[in-house]
Amino acid sequence: MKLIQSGPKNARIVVVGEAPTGVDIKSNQPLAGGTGELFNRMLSAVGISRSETFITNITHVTPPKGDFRWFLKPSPKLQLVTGLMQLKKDLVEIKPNLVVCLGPYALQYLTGKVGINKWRGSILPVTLEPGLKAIGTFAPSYILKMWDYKAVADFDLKRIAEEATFPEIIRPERTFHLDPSREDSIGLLASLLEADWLSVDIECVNTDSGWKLSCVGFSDSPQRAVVWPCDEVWKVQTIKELCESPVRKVFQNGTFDITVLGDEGIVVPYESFQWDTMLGHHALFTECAGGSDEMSSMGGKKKQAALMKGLGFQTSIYTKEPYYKDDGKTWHETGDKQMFWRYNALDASVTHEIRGVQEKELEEFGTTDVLKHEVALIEPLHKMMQRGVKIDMELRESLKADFQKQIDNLQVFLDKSAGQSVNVKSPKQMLELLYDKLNLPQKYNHKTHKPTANKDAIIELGEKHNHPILQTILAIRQRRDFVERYLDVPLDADGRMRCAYDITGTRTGRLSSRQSIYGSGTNLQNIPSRRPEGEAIRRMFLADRGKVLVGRDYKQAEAWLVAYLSNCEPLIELFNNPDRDVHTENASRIFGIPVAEVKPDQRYLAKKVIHASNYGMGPNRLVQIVNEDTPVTGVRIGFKEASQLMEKYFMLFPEIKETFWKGCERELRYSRVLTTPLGRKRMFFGRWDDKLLREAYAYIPQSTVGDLTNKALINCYHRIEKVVPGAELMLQVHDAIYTQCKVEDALRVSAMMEEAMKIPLTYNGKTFIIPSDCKIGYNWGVRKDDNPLGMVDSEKWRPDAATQTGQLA
DNA sequence: GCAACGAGCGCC
DNA sequence: AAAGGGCGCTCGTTGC
Repeated sequence: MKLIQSGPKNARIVVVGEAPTGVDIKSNQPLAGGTGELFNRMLSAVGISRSETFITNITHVTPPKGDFRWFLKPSPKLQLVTGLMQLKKDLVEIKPNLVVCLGPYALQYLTGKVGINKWRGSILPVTLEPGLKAIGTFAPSYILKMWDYKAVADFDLKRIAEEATFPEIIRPERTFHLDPSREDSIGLLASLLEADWLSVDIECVNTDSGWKLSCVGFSDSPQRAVVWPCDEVWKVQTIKELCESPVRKVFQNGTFDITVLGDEGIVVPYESFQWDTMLGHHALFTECAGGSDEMSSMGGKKKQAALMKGLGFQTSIYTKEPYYKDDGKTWHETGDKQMFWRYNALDASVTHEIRGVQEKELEEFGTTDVLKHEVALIEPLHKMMQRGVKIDMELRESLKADFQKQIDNLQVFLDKSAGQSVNVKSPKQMLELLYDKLNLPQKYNHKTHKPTANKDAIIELGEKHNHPILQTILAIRQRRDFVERYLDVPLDADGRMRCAYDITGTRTGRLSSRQSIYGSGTNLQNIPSRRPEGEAIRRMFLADRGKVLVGRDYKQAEAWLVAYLSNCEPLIELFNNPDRDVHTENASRIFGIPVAEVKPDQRYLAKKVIHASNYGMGPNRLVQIVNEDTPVTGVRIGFKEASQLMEKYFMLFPEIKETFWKGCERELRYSRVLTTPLGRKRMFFGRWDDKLLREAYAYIPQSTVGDLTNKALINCYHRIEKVVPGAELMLQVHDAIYTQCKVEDALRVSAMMEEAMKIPLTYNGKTFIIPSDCKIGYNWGVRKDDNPLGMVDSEKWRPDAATQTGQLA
């Protein structure tokens, strides 16, 4: 058999891939072609040259279709066995300091570990030839397909370069005190109270009556941890004493921990909660926002991102502790409590270790203040999450009944028109109905290029074919969504709706929101409001008795940012002149008419054009966005008009492309990092393409507004909630903050919020403050004839409105 | 019967 | 040629 391998037999590093490709065979070189080039570049980036490594594969034949599984099914093939024997022989001969396993099969056959995502980066003993050590990472061919995996493989390569200098496996040494005796606990408690940093990690189980604490681990150095189970009163007391002490603490996703501890009567002082490794990780790698978190049992429905956020992933890049996260699950099967406590202790000491590494890395990357900002958010957000919002149960029920009745009627009509019963939420049935049965011209999703029956498609179809079924489909879908996603949401026992805000939930620094950790409530950042049909849903969110909701949002915040990021004098001047309306002025310029002659439709269009243009949208998308709302606005445009308007806009304000976009691109090309005016940094790992650029254009304004709102939220908390009796933060919706306060304090609180939100931003040497608008009401809906207690502009609001309607009685 | 995924859609 | 970005939730579908 011909061997496809290369490199000196005295190499320190042996690289093992899975099987040669056709290109490898042809060139008689392992890791040839594009994957090889990529790998060479990654190696040289960490100071290793390919020629000093010995490169080989598990097997030396190419499997059909390049699918390695061919060697395994139905039973291991001879080619695999001989390949492994050859590999063992090569390893004996070379005796390298380190074996690098590229891809899951290389890892599995060399170390016995299954799961490249779990075990990559771990320093492992080689089982194929005992006495050697190995590190696994993603195969370069995989990275070529999934480019964001490169960033993670680069971490592993750094470790590979380091570990290749010596042959020993050096593990972190840690001493654990698991369930110490009462006598030993006295000394341990005393010394833990002296810690410079104390890491805390809880283990708990989800029961019908909420989260139940199982044990808590503490660590005062990476080398030591103590675990007390919660099975005796004195142990819980010890845990309580440590948690409630002023010693500064570090958690891993601690908002969850302090909530569960709080439910057990253990109150962690906020001022002692000074570090969170999940937040530290997020301040270093915002990309982790899309990744999974193995701590949480809910959510995680998204596609697995390469850069994960959980402790398992953090451990793999910040420490040399090998993967251990499966221990936390297997103890359940074995009932081995020692194993469970050891797992808890390891979590605690690893958390401590990670904090130390993060401190240096944050300093180096320049985002120490970003972490401080994120830590400062914990307290106000925790308060909001505990508080929740009161729900009008009667209104909720009647809304549900109303929508259900509408759904039923519309469904009867639809079934009759279609000649069969159809489910509007079944993509399959809808494609059949629209494109097969009704034979309408097929519409395609612009992103996936697949046939679609989504809203845009149906609206487009409706423009040419006036089939009554089309509108009905949309109406049913919308109302089913209202019921399923907003009205059927389980509430907490006290009739309140709570959510869980996630500080690490986005790549931009905006918050994300989802159902609470108890499984009740839902995302409170997407409650309907834009459409008249859905606005009523907001009416069920109430201020508490005797109070009003005071909501303040930044006006055109992202557009302000774009004006300054572009250093566009005419736009800046427009925004800063209170006598001029940006959209009217822009409409006047875009349509080439005097300001006084601008009609509402034109102003509206100008507004949409600005929004679309700022972020690299195309005219087609603008058409969709405008025509989607035609039933409400009466405004409709075509492709040609949209193109002309956008062209005009860019001609009027060339700085958007020339300064803002080009500047982004330059910075990105130079360092792959963009920094916002508020100091948040995002490294862009993706492949260099248009999508990357569009993400980049959106990043700075979106991130700045998110951080600005959160800074304002922190201000509101310290200057209002902690000062004005009865005033409380209620909601955060990206560029808006809602508080509630006593009716008589409403205008005062509104003014205080305005001040709290006046946070100066500086860019290009120009300092500016984005203004905000205020609305006040007894419920979250809009004040209308049929909703007199809804929110209204603060200028129009009078405190006596409620007494007239009896809300305060 | 459950898990994972995609489509679709709500918000900013 | 055409193209915003950022989220989370529900259902239907599919695959194990």
